Order: sequence, then C-alpha cells, then structure tokens
Amino acid sequence: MIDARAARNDPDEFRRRLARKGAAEQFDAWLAADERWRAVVPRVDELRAKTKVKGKPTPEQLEELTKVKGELKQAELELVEADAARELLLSQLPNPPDNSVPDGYAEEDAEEIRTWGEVPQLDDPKEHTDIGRFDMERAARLSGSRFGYMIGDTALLALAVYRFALDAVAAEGFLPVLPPVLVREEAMYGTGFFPTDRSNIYALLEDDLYLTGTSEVALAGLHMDEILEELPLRYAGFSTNFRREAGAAGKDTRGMFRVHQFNKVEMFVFCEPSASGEEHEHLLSIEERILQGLQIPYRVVNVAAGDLGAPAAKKYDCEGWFPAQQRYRELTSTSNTTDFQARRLGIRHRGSGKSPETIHTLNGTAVTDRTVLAILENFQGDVPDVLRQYGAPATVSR
RNA sequence: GGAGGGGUGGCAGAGCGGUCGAAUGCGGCGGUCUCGAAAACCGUUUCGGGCUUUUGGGUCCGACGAGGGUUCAAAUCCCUCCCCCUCCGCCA
Repeated sequence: MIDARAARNDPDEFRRRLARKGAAEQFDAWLAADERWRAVVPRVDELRAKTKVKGKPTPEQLEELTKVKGELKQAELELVEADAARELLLSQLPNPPDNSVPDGYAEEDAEEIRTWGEVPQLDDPKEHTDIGRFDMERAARLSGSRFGYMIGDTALLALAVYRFALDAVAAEGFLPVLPPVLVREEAMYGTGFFPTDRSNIYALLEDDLYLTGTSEVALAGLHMDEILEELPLRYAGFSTNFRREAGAAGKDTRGMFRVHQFNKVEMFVFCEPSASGEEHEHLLSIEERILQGLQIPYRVVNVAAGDLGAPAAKKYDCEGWFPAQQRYRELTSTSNTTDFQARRLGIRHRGSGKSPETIHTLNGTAVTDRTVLAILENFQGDVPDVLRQYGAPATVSR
C-alpha cells in the first residue's frame, strides 16, 4: 500500500511513477475517492463531538441529542461508504517503481546487467527428465498435470541443494525458519498477493485458508502488527510452495520446469527505509554467490517497471543457463518492496522521530527446485563437489 | 471433537454502565544526587485519523481481540466470529 498522505501531498510525482506500471488512471480514481472521504470526515467528527454529554443529560439535552443522532447516522453511513471506496482503490494501487528501473511492460524489456560463467558447449544436451529420475506420468495420474515425483539420487541432490543454500545464507546472518504454508486471507492481502494475484493462489474454501506460493508470505507475516525494536531482521525460510500457474497454459510444459508444487529457500529482510537499497544489492550478491558456488552460468537482469508485480519497487532476476533450451531462464528473483508490504501488515519501528515509522521489506530466492534442474542440465548428471558434504551423490542417474 | 477460563497500553495487571484512553507495578526517556555508576527521589511515557500550523505544536474524532446490537451513555450488558489457556478424548 502506498503512503496516502505522501501521495496526497505530491500527486503529480506519484502519478508519474505509477504511470510506468500503467496505474495512472487508478491513481486518479483513488485521489477523487480520497477527496470525497476527506470531505465527510470533519462533518462526522463535528456531529460526534456534539453527542458527548458528561453525566446524566437533562430533558432538554436529550431532545437535542436525538436530533443530532439522526443527522449523525446519515453522515456515518456516507462515511462508511466513502471509506470503503477509498480503501478498495488504495489496496489495488501498486508500489511505484524505483527510478532506476527500466521502462517497459514485458520480460524482454528487462535490462541485462551482467553475465557470469561459461555457457557449456554440448552436442546434444539432455533435458533434466532424461538425466534425473522424475516421474511425471505417475504424478499426473495421482495429482494431475504439472506435478512430479523426484526419486532416488535426484531427491538426494535436491535436499543437498536446499541445505547448501541454507548454510550459505545462515553464514550471512539469516535465521533459518520452517514456516506455515497455509495462511489466512489477511496475510495474502498484507503481502500484496491479494487482490492482484489471487488467481494464482490455491484456496481451501472449507477452512478459509490459502496455500502460499512462497514462504515470503509467512516470513513477512511473522511480524504482522508489530513495532520492531531492532533492525535489520534477516530470515531464511524453507518451504514447499504452491502455485496454480493460471495463465501459463501451454507454457513450459516439459518436465518439472514449471509445476504446481516446488520447494524453495527464501531470504527475507526487515530493515529501516534508508537501508533497503543497500540490502537489495546485498541480497542480489548472495544469490549470485550461490549460483557461482554451484557453477551455474547465469545473467542478471533489472526487471522492467510494468513487469514488476504490484508489491515490488525494483526487482533483479538471476537467470540460469539451460542448455537444452539454449537460453537463460529465471532461477532466482529479489525484490525491494519498500514500505508496500510493511504498511499493509502494520510493521513499524521507532526511529529517531516522534511516532513509529513504517519499515521496508525485501525478499530474495536462494534456491528452488529449478536450481536442481539447472545443475542437472548444465553438467548432464555430474554434481558440483560443494554439494557432496550435504549428501548429494557424485553423479545422478535415473 | 467435548467441558471450562480468558483476550485491556512495550510487558505484567486493575477496572465490570457515565467522572476511564484507562489505577498500580515493571520497563523506557529526562532530571536531582554522584568523580562516575547503582540505589533513592522528581517528572515524563499508547496508537491511528481529519483539520490547522511561523514545524514547537494546536484542535477535534476514533481505538480496551474483530464485527454487530442494547442504552441518552459501553472496556464494562447482549449476539456472532477470531485467538490464547486448562482438563478430557483423538493423533504424527
């Protein structure tokens, strides 16, 4: 959620920035609704003040009170309506992009920042399904399409990758967390997945619970409605993630590349507003170090404004090389969500000033199951030595 | 799943129709004392919103888990929901 007061004070600047995400009209609609609301508030406050009587009222006062309360009821009705309209529009506004984010709306509009590693020259690169042991057919029979089993050496390799990543980020001061994956609606709203991304979330209607698509939800929600004493706080969550992949029909249908369920080690940071830029670069550097440790060739891109998603003000993706596809594909992603999630979740801290100040939050991927696929495909079954101490086999076969 | 108890400020914990945004203690902050510190003593200390402001503030409104209701008046009474605790049952 954006800072309403700040937006009110500098509407032109907010409109300019939001226009880069295609939300200029939405912003104007909110501004109008906000103005209407602000017109009703003083009227209600004034009438309420009139209803305040100390002690037992006299008969004359009683008569006056019933009159005022009639007016008040009407005004309060208006207020509720105006407030709901303004709140709804506000909740739908995305986080304005940072000025260092490139223009554009598509994945291709991202700006390449650098590449690392040598792309392997392979005559006839096999895909992960032909190297590791994935059982897609039986998983489909059990759960439907876009599910898979990882079996044997492949399972051990995956577990080693998670553990390797967890160690790497723990060394950077991130506290390991095994979070809930089933959360309430408020947590989804607070993190900005609702209302924008609702179609990608699995819902358990019987219980009003939702399966998280990333442990970011549970990690951000960890400090919901709190005033934090010490910052920064850095966490690393490991969880299984669930995504409906609505709108990805026909896309990446081969193997385990894009599935409804996968595992991920996720970094999450709560920090002071002035520190989030630096924290973001730090998250990116950790992601790169992990990919380098695993010897996966990759490139880093600065994602275009219109492709950011609602909560992010800036996002870097690290894309690993996939030999069979002959292209770089997203492996990790780190976002600076500035105060967008923290404001929705009510997370603040006591700064130098008078009243508590909304903090900033950031997230970044350490590794996912897709990282495992990148290892399999780039080395065609050989396993990086660093993973041996975490229980990975020397080579993976089917 | 069954039976009971409870949710109040950063924490603990009173209040159970009006004088309560809320006693008291702890913690925090400022001060006195001291070479310095501790102790003691004095003062201060919830959050959100609108308007206003010579940026110190001023002013009004809202909030005692959430939402509804009763009443001239609700932290206090009633209803629904959420959460926590205890006992029993079940269970990895």
